[in-house]
Amino acid sequence: MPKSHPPQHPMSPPGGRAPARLEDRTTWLISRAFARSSGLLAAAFESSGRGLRGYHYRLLAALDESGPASQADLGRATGIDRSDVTAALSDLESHGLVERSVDPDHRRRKIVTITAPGAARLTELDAVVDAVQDRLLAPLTAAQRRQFLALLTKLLPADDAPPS
Amino acid sequence: MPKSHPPQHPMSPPGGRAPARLEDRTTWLISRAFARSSGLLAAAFESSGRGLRGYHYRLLAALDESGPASQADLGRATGIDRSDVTAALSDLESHGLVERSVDPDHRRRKIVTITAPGAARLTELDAVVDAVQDRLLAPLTAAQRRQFLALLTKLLPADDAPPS
DNA sequence: AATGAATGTTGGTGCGACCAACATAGCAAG
DNA sequence: CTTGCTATGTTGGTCGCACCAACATTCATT
Repeated sequence: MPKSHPPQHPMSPPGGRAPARLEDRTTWLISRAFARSSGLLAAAFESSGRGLRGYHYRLLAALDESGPASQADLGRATGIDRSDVTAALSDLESHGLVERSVDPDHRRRKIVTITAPGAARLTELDAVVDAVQDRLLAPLTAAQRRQFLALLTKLLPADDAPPS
Repeated sequence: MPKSHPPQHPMSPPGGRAPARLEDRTTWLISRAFARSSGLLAAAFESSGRGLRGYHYRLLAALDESGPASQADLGRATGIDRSDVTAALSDLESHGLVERSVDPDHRRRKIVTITAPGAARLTELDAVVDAVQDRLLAPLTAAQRRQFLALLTKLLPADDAPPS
């Protein structure tokens, strides 16, 4: 396998800025890390998810964590668009993993509840996600994992995204 | 804004494993961080990218960094599938930002070279990406950014995927 | 000479994210 | 009360990214 060309930098930008180095761009690294994470997750869900995908897992996890909620609240909590929440919940409901009931106070609103089979499936998916996570974070020590997690958390300040 | 229901955990999993907490799952956080990064990038490319997208930026950056390369090598360096490399390069070539020439040693292979306009466009896109990156990393201090970068780099071990 | 591997290309699939439009329900202000 | 305004759920569509299958072409190996 020819190593093609050695790194060459014929033009150093005069603006004083460092040249475009892919490896130094955090945006790029995040994309790559997500691609890896997402790829592993997709493969795991494909083989062990029994037809469920990332959206389903997120919704089940949110329901298990915070209890019954409306679809709009679910969407805000998980970062999933309303329309996608609707579609994913229909999948889950058709498999008996969640239940939708009209909110008596707001008849337009629907309260979504996770069922016992839904919680069981969530536990299964948790194992899948944990396995993927272990593979993904394998190069890091435990302390580094904590650091990484802490930094990631700081990156996501707004759960409910105040507009201005 | 009704806080809906307080966190309730009616069933503690008997396996001894902690309950599914979204906020603690690094896979989840990476996904969210990427969603944010990707969303900002997409918006920036939409408004200031002049028709180019992430794939184009990656390819231009790889070409600028390592010099002319074959499409297969480009794909391996950027993590883009061969077929997508072909399509994206066709876009770039039609705009005169790269040039494709047949490798005289391997007539099946094509050597891709970035043009002067291509390098200029890359500089423009660099500014766009930098701006996005600054917004994304705003919550972190300089030291934290370095840490974050170092950890991310460790997460991505195989650039060229040693075959076995 | 035959086999296999690599390359570029075409075409298709799936997931995630996002947007537009709509009907319905509730709320607030006139 | 009636008129907006907002929120909610639903339908339907678009886009970008990642991935796979198949094929013809070219090279390297046996």
